[in-house]
Amino acid sequence: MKSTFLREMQERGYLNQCTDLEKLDTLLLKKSISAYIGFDCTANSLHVGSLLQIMILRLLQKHGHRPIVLLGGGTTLIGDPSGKESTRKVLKPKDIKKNISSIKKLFENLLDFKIKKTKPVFVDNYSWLGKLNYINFLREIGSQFTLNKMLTFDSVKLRLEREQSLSYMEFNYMILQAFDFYKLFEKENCLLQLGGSDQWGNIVNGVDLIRRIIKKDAFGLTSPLITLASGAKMGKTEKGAVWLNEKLFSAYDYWQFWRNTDDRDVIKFLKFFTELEKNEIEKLQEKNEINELKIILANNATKILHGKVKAAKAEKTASDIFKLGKINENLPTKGISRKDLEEGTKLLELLVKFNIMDSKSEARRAIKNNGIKMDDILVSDENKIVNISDFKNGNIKISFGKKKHYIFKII
RNA sequence: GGAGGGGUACCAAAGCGGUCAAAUGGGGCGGGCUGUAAACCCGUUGACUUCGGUCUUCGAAAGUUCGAAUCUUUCCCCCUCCA
Repeated sequence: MKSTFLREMQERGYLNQCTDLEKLDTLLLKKSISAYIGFDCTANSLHVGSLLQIMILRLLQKHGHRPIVLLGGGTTLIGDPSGKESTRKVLKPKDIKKNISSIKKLFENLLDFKIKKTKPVFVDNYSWLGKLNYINFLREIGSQFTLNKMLTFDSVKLRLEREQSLSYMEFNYMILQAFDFYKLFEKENCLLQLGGSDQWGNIVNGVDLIRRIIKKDAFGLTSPLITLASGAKMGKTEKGAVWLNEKLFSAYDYWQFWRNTDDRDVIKFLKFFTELEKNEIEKLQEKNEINELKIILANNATKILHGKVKAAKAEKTASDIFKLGKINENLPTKGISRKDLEEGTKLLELLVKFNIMDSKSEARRAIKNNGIKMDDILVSDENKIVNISDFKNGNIKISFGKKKHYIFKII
């Protein structure tokens, strides 16, 4: 492979399947292109599951190409059936709008807006899908698709085989995505669509559509599905989904997420989720200090999303807690009123009130299983009452397990 | 359209009148070991509780019974085979 972009894609393991690798390679060697990735707007933030796609967009910029971020305001109204066992809930247009603007904000720190040539473009496919005329669309676009072929796509086939209902609405999803590519090809001269391997079918449809109607070459490229050594799905932690939005998932938790990577996944993740060069990673690998590697991974990954300052702060917080056992103000802080403390409040109630536990029973169980500590002292009395005398210097650290720590402050 | 099988907790799956808040496995959570890893071991896994219990839960509703996840009726949904 001659083009720097594809070469690095390969080195990092981002490459899964391409509609025509050789031709694309030649093209990329000759000129700078625009490429797009579509993001679903079902939530108000993306999560680590989309991170690989974002890394690819960054890589695209690095090698002088222009990323187009498609926020699927139109397609999210329909719902992609790929990889879904059942119909997902349909969102209200108003919510999708909100999601789009909040996801857009995420990208502001993730992509480079300074260089004119590679300045990212944001598009919302609602702007064209929302205006479609049904009859015209069927005649121009619908005529290009045969049912015979559509029925062979995995996303459709699986649902039919399992006799799980697939609505006509969802069935149209792939046509809409193909149409998106066609539109972007026309409007933005977008020659390449990127995506996860589950998007292969949808992407190929777009490439075909462009060839049929415009008689020109467009390309599709997918990245592999990320598999964890443990076999679990990536992105689940004790705190739930790993969101990229800091309000939903703090920089410290994000850092911890990477720090807790399975040994067997560390090298892969360094390639996937940091921008360290290949030889740097190899050098690090030789040193064979797995825990150091995890810290490097955490620092670099956090830096990309939350910036240098927050990454360093997260590292410091972690080392304070785990190495020194010290309180650090970067831990989640809960404010408790002086009045409540003067009266004395049950620990059980505090744990539930501040969302550390879901129910009192769960909190009771945690205490019974030696899971709750106050300032590192094990709580053994499940009816413990917390009052002012427990607070030293106006605060107290309450820990659940070894990794979840909260600072309670008197307010 | 015909015949049969089934819906049980986060998932899979047992239970088929009381001893069932429901076996077992997976997952989750906590503890131990360790390296904030993996593996392994232990505990725990509906809610509330003054720790005596109380309340809600086995597809939905109605019923039989002192007593129902278990029996009856109706309804809804899924699966397999035949046409």
